Amino acid sequence: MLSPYGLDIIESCFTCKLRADRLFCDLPTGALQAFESIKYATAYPKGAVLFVEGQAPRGIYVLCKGRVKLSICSTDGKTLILKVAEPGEVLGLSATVSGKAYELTAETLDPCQVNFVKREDFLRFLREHADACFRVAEQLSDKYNSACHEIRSLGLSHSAAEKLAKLLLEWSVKNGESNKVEPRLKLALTHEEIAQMIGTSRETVTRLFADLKKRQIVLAKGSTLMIRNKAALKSIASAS
Amino acid sequence: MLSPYGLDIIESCFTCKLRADRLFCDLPTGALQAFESIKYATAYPKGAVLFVEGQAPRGIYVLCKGRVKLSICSTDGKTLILKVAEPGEVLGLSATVSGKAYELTAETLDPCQVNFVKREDFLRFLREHADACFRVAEQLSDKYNSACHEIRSLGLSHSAAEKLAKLLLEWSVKNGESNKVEPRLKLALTHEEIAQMIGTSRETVTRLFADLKKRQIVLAKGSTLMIRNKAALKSIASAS
DNA sequence: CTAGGTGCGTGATACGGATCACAACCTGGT
DNA sequence: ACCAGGTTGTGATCCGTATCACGCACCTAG
Repeated sequence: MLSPYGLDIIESCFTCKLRADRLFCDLPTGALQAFESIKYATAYPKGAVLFVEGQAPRGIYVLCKGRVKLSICSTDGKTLILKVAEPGEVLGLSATVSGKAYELTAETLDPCQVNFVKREDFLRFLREHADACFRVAEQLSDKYNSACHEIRSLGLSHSAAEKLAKLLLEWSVKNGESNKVEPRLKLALTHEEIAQMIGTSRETVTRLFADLKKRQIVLAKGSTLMIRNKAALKSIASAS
Repeated sequence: MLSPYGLDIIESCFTCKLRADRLFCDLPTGALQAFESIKYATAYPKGAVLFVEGQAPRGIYVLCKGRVKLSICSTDGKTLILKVAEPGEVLGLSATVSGKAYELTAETLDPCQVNFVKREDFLRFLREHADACFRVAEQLSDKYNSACHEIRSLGLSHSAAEKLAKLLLEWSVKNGESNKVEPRLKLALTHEEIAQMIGTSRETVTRLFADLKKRQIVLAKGSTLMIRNKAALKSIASAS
């Protein structure tokens, strides 16, 4: 089989092993069959741009493999990373449903496999498959939820330290290490990108990490970070 | 007819004159009939709290009359106002769909009429009425969209002045005065509340207004504000 | 007509973090 | 082995704005 960018393409959703844990993908057979017939399985290299904020919506991108960076950016080039999407997420969904422009920019961080569906096809699909439509509502609720989290973090934090601590704790949860005494996590992003996630400058992130290390709260080994004092980190995260 | 809090209750959605311009309310007859049978028409005084962030979702609140303040607040009491909902909006929708806690707090700013629907009833209704389900997806897309705007404003602005200018311009658009040379708008909120909308302090808002007045960019007459120099305001709003 | 509440105006001060400017890295390519 | 380009570490400086602390105008209730 052709395998561009070193990816094993998942040709059919029916044989996809990951389908069961994915909110949108786990559709009843009828709907899935219809979905199969309108989707285009595509692959992108690292650094590819799926869509840019402001563009008219072409359709949805269901992420099957790889990570995608979702960001918004201001006229003067400042960037804010909203989140890094994981497989199973549907990108460009709200724009496709509402018909308004994409509200953010999606850029691959790894080689990615993506199922693309054209807007008209997708809307028709939704009208014909009520169960899929409900899944879409669930997905959108999820997105709204995480947007609210982002707003809370951006708007209600007093310091950059607080936001960084929150981010590290979130990551440790996502890694399934949160219940361990000393959770570890891989730092897959640069300081610059972390800065863009919490809306601060690169230098500040570097300084904050230096401070956390000095205070023995975290410990870095290459690109893995060990949280040595979870309690202290939590107290920074919810500082008054 | 009983009319609590000085409201004229709209008893039936069928006779509601405003239905046509409302994204969610304008349902086909069948769905609307079903909706009528599960909704409770209720009224609230000014200052009432419909739901609080963190609560398990009881159901949705369709706002028929009055304004509702949507906010999130931190443990130490700091508040961020996300938006002021207008009639036609469905509140608590994403939490009700996803089953997660309400992500924000809804408090009436005026006496309000609200149609409440219990979660189980609403979910059943969605399953049985695909067209309504699609409307829900549209509503959620809208909410997501405005959340993204909020994130952009909070995360990518460099100064409080920029955020205030953006807010004033938005308000002038919503008032339908945006194309006039000197748009007017009613300041229905206190400086404190405006501060909470743009994530700054009350004093800063006061100072910013003073500055705008001194520079002849706006002019206040009681609680109405005239924008005398729209261009200048726009340049502040998109300052580098 | 007062008293107390609520929103507004304004000064002085302090601090966090942006920004600029380099130096010290590390990593992959030739 | 070496150089280039991206990443990280650190100091000095400066600006925006939070915060505290007032006084003042207005409104409503007693």
